[in-house]
Amino acid sequence: MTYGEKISALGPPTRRAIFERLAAAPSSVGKLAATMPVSRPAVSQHLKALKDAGLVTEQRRGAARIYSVDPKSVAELRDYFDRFWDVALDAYRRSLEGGDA
Amino acid sequence: MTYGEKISALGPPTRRAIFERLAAAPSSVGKLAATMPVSRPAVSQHLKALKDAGLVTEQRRGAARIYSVDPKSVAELRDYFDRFWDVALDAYRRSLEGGDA
DNA sequence: TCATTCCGTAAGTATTGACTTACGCTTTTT
DNA sequence: AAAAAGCGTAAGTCAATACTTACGGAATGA
Repeated sequence: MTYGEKISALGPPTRRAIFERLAAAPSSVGKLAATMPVSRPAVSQHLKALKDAGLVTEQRRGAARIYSVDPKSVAELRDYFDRFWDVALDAYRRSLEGGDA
Repeated sequence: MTYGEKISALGPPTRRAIFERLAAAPSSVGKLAATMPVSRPAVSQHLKALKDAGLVTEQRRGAARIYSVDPKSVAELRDYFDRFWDVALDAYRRSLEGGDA
């Protein structure tokens, strides 16, 4: 639920690929797994991790489960790096002014 | 060097803590390690990973090595999630309009 | 009801990787 | 030149985790 857990959850490349694909369009687990180089259970496990981190949501449609990315969670990450950029830039400027050279 | 490698590099919590600390102010390896619950070599290894990902830069000052975060790399991540947010929001709106319900 | 679709979970394996201690190199200091 | 400071790397260990196959449970269709 914290931004840290979200970033950690996006570490594994396969998981990030799943997340990026869901950002383009929601999908069922089966359709999603069919386009990926890993098994369907592996995709399920990654989806659970993404859901636990608050990055995706799930809604049942019949027997299928449709996963979608939660735009709010992406906004949270965007804002985090936004603030982070300010801090880093300040530190960078101070270092140029010979903070303690 | 890609944004993916940067996100992956920020996955491990200890590494992310190191990165956040460097964003506030550049530091030598020893000073940095003194404030962290892991050994100095561990910090060195994380710094290597951050450097390989293009997130931090290194400059020698005498026998010490000062590490700083590269503001440009943070801007890259910010921009990535910025674009990502647009995409996710579009998909979310389409899904509300009953894209294929 | 029986078969089918769709999916999560359990269990097991193998790889990754986060950490440790030990060591050696480079730079400064005396 | 010798000692000290500062740090990277090698080597080894142990836990985390990214996969696999096998199984079972819920929802649809005949």
